[in-house]
Amino acid sequence: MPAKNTSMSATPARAARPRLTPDAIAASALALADREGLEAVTIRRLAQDHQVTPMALYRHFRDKDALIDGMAERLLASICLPEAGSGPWHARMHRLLQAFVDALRAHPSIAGLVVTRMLSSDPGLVLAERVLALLHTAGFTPEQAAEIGTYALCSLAAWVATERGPDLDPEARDAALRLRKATLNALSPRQYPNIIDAADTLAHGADDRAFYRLGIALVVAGMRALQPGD
Amino acid sequence: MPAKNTSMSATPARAARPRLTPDAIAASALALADREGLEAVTIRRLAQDHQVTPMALYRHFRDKDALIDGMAERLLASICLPEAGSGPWHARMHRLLQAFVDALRAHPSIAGLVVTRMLSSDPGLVLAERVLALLHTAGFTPEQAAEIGTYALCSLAAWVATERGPDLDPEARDAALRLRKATLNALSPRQYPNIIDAADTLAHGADDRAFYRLGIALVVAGMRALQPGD
DNA sequence: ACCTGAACACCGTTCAAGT
DNA sequence: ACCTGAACACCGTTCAAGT
Repeated sequence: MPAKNTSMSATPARAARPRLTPDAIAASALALADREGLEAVTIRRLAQDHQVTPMALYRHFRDKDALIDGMAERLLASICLPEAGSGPWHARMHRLLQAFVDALRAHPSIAGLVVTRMLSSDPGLVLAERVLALLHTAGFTPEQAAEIGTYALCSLAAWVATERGPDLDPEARDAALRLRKATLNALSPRQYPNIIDAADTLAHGADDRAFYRLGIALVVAGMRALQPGD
Repeated sequence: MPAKNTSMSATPARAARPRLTPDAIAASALALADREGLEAVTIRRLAQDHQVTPMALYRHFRDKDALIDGMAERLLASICLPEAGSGPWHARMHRLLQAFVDALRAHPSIAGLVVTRMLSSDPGLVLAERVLALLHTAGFTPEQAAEIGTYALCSLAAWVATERGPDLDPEARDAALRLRKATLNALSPRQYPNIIDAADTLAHGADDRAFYRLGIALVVAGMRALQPGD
């Protein structure tokens, strides 16, 4: 039996099973969540995508929780941290938070994962350290910086998680958006005048980055307002 | 066969199966989540608690998602909204957000549910309307009010969700807290000086309400800072 | 109207082997 | 070291009945 491999050359099958590594698994899990939502991320499904038995994944992750942690870590690692730069602390803070939000927005269906995992991975710690350092130079105590900094990061992550997930085709996306608008507009104008006035915005149609400017601006403005007198 | 009921009187069994209603199911689901965490909330488990077959619950909820929505709605309904009251808008906003946080803090393991469900139930809409109304009197446009208001609510909910869930006995709770502190303190002081300085606060030991004052204060201060010149 | 019972197609995970 | 195969104890949900 001379042919011991179905691939054309003697090199081990490449495209078919390009290595099984924690990073590759987490990456495909992330891509799967982007395509079909977090609930589609399944040990068995992932194994199938890698043409491997479900149990094979357990060599690389203790359990599914560890896999989820890995996804969050990968997401945090994708943040393109800006150079320290110059300028006032709040300008640097704004750029830092902007980078954070930009990275999360690329994967809205798993953005919520980082809310409770900010301090349990290296890239998360690096980001938190930078935020705390800026708050330190602003004059906050370590305790204040800890609360304000983690609040800022958690809140922005939650804000991004608010975005609609995959929804496959853009047609269904539009339909859902219209439905949400119509539902809000159908409310009693007597009881909910302000909601109706803002229905279009509340329905979350715009997902351009201008939309997120206000969230970041709010947080940074709050920090400046609470800044101890220097 | 004269005895057609195992209960003593002719009245239908009371304590044994005190009626099966959507509200009762959602309430027990919420209690279960408080005791054992959200992942313990299961159609089958809930049915068992109500001494009923799993399928019986489907008469009252279309599917599990609807049940989860019901839990979120119940949580929002438990908010004890303050009287409109007097004083500047930001003071009233502070009281409103405080009431919101107080209600969520009673059920930290499901607080995260409201992040994406703020506008899909009546009590959520009532709260949002009040927030928008205050922002309207502050001079914000409906669009600004919508973004700022939903951001404030989502971010505070996410912040509460950061708290540890059930953990059963307080001993395990303490152990987990100590472990988190130790882990942070074991980081490189060269790389993470600010994290180490704030390790105790970051580990989330205090869950008194003073802890949440800062989050609310930050949001309200941010709103005031962004308030259009009046 | 409200609940049951059996069944289906999935889960995460264990254990004992294989190479 | 890395993967397989069969099995276990769970899931949510369907369908067809029961009363």
